[in-house]
Amino acid sequence: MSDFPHILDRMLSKFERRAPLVASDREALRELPFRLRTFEPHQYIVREGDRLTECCLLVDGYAIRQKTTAQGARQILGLHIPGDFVDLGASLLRQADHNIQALTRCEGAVIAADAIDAVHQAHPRVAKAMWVDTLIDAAIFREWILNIGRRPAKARVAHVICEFAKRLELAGLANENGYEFPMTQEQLGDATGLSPVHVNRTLKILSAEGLIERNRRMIQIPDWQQLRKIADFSEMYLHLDQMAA
Amino acid sequence: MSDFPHILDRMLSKFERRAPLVASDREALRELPFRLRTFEPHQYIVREGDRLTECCLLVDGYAIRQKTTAQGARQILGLHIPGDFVDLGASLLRQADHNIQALTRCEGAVIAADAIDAVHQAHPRVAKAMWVDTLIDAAIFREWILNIGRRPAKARVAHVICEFAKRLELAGLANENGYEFPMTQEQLGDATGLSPVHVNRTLKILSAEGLIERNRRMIQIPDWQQLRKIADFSEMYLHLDQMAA
DNA sequence: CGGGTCGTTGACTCTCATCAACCCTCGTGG
DNA sequence: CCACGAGGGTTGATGAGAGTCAACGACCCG
Repeated sequence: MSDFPHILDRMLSKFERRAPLVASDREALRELPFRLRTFEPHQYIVREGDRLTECCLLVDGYAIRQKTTAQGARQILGLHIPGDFVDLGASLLRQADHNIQALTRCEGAVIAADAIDAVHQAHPRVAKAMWVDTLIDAAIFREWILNIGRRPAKARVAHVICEFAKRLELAGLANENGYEFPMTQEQLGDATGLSPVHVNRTLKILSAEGLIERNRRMIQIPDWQQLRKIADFSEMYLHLDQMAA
Repeated sequence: MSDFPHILDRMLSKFERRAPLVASDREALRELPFRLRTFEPHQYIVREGDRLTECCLLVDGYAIRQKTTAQGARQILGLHIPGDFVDLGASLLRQADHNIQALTRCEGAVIAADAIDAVHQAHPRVAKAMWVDTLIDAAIFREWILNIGRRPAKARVAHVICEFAKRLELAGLANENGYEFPMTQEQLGDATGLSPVHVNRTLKILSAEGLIERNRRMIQIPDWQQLRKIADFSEMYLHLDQMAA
């Protein structure tokens, strides 16, 4: 029943957008036992092959999912922002099939998988909201496959900028001056399947065409409609208005 | 309690591999009301933007998930074989964010989303098995991102051949003479992010090196270990031994 | 002041796309 | 029984987009 802002509130408000919850659901989520843990940039939150018994909820900072080929080429599979559960399915899969890594210094609330399981049992609406959450994650993966497989470099880069902007905005983390884009060009390359130098050239083109404005790690989007068009970005895959029937 | 082979049995045996079920769970799944529907090659099973009220379980034949850019380039996002639920999350997402299309002529059992929802309520173990199923789907999407983003053409093509072989074998659909590979070279290109002619040349190389043997739409793998190595294929992401705790 | 990380730029290379032609196979219909 | 057309596979020639290599510059932090 506590009214003061709670460290898990961002997660709560995200789930509220996924499925209708009632007071007792909210309460159960707020009462989940957790311990806070800080991760330094590049630190692994989960490593491929790990046995998973805990989930990590990103409270602050940014993280990526990542996987490498035997030859050592790295591919970033997705981005996570505060409020995201970074391995919700953890409890159900025997071992992690990819790495999760801190992008910036970040703060995570570590929750025992069993505790989450218990909430599932007692609160079917919460289970549904989490289920929807992972369905949306999967939809994002699909869009990334399309992005990397079939779009030219300019659109690819623009697309991840658009997605990131939209998700931040939705989470209330973007301001009108643009937003912090925490990736290096090398990482952006790993996210788009491009080389770092080609990312550099592509960003320059986007800047030159007035589609983005860069200033260190800040990024601004002067003309959203235009960028969106170049990126072939349609937010439908984010299922923003999602609310289970 | 029926003992005769049931049309939904393939799905059942797949779920058994996902989470432990008890007799009443199995019964509930077998008693799901469905109607059979035949889809011709290229026919859409689900179209991007569709409102979803039913799920389709593939009983026979092959299907793909697919999405296109505004410029019309197509990307195949995943393959489905008999026993796969093709849109299990349907009931929970407002609208489809991609297309599902019959690859060969195929037979689907169409089940009302509400009926599945009801089974969820009454059979938490089934809900868990389905949840695991979609988590594994997501793991496959992630591997595809890596495949398309970071592997050279030869490995890319080899990788989808490996995945397909492994999944067919697991479902008991491959025989020692190899298996039916139902995609045209153009479709294989759409699955790997390559052009059809480059797929053709790549397949020729794989053949020349003795890694695969082709004969019309049949394919054989004389040396699995070797192909697996070229493909950088590690079946971990398929979570074959998966069995929820 | 020095070292490290990241960004920038140019020169060169290579993988893969594109375009175009031709082939084969199979099903259809006259 | 043959003509035809369509879909798919094969091949060569050419070119574009992106990768690689290498050097240098900018900035941050200790």
